[in-house]
Amino acid sequence: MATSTINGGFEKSKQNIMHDLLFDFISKYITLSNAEKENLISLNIFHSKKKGTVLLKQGQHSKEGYFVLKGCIRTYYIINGEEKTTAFYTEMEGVTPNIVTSGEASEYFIACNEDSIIVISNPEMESEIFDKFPKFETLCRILSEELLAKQQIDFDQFKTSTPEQRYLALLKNRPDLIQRIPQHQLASFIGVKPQSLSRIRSRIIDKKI
Amino acid sequence: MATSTINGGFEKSKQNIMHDLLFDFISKYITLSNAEKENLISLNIFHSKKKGTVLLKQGQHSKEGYFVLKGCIRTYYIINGEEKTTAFYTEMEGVTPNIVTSGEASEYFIACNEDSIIVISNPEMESEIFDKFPKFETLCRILSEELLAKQQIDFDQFKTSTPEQRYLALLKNRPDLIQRIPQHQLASFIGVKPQSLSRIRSRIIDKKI
DNA sequence: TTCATTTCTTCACTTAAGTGAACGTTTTCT
DNA sequence: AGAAAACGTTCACTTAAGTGAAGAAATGAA
Repeated sequence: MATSTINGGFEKSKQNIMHDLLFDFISKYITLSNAEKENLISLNIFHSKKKGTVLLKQGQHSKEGYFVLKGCIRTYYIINGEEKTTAFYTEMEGVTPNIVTSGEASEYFIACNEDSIIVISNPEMESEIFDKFPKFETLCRILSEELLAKQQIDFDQFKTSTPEQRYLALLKNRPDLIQRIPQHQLASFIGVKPQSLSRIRSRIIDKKI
Repeated sequence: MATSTINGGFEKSKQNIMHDLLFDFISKYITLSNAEKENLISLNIFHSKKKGTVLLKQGQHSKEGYFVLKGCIRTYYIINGEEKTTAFYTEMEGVTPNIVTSGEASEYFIACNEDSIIVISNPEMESEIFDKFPKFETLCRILSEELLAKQQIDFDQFKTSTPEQRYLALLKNRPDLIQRIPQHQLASFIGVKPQSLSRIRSRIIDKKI
């Protein structure tokens, strides 16, 4: 595979699929000309990463933003040697760590939970794009407003519910996560130990029968 | 008090103090000319509200934003007849409910926890100001970025700590809240019943001795 | 394929939070 | 000032989560 080393490890046809995925997503917010699309592609922002790859380490200052085209990434803290998972990002979701605005070192890790294809951006690219195509700034503003609203709702929902309710909500709203995420990570995400999630699951099954 | 009925219930001298509070706050981000200040004041955005006043009700569609100059407001849900407090906003903090962007009815209540002086804005005012003084849009963008970052950190901290740790963190980071907020609201805020907060407090005292 | 590691579940026991009630204190309202 | 409501703490009891350990199942690497 000659091209595999050139662009993060995936071939031309797969790249095209990824381009379309990204452009379909963007088209929900703004309209791009072919020239603009070409320009985006020319920035080489598409990266293929193996499961387990750590994108950002605690204490690191990297100012990258991550947007998942395919696969799943996860943010987690390590507190007293224990992993605490705080978020999962799957297809068409992304994170821009606070570091970018605050300049502080990252408090958490970001790693690939599956083999993933990710758009990785950095502030230089962004200002380059913003200069050439101001409509990208609009896109970013809208996305960040959406994110803030979603974040608010998630936080309130977390605060106002029990671990069992959180698991049931996940089952209802994000059944894909139940399938693709290891139980112990889901447990941490819901705010309990793996043993407790096991009990929650068996409680739920008991109630259903 | 002749003026008290004209502008939400406080007199000229107090108004001036409030204006200065707001302008001092804004000056941390952008510089305002006297003309701009006059223009802001002329919008009559300063409101004095009594403790207990409900600013936003669950199910309501009001698109107002609230910024606290003095006092304290609080957001809460009522779930199964029970209040669940999710946030407090004190001096120089504010909320813009999601409704503004989403158009959905509010899921929660906002009420004054103390006699408060609040800047209440609405989208019409904002676009008026944005048109006249574009730098206000910069102010809003910066504030919303700051808010998003703060929100993220708060959420992660909540998820990765126990009720007792949350109370200790509050004691360290927001001792003012411990003093001015009723225990049962603090309990709800850290995710436990009032009885449990009572126990947490006595546990902490026991450890200190 | 086989061996090792990780993951998930179960169990017994401990610790902390939920529940319902009682009681004294503070706040609020008239 | 006095009555009523709201508040904070304590108690006994219940329920759920944490802990440490053990074992089965699934996963991954050599």
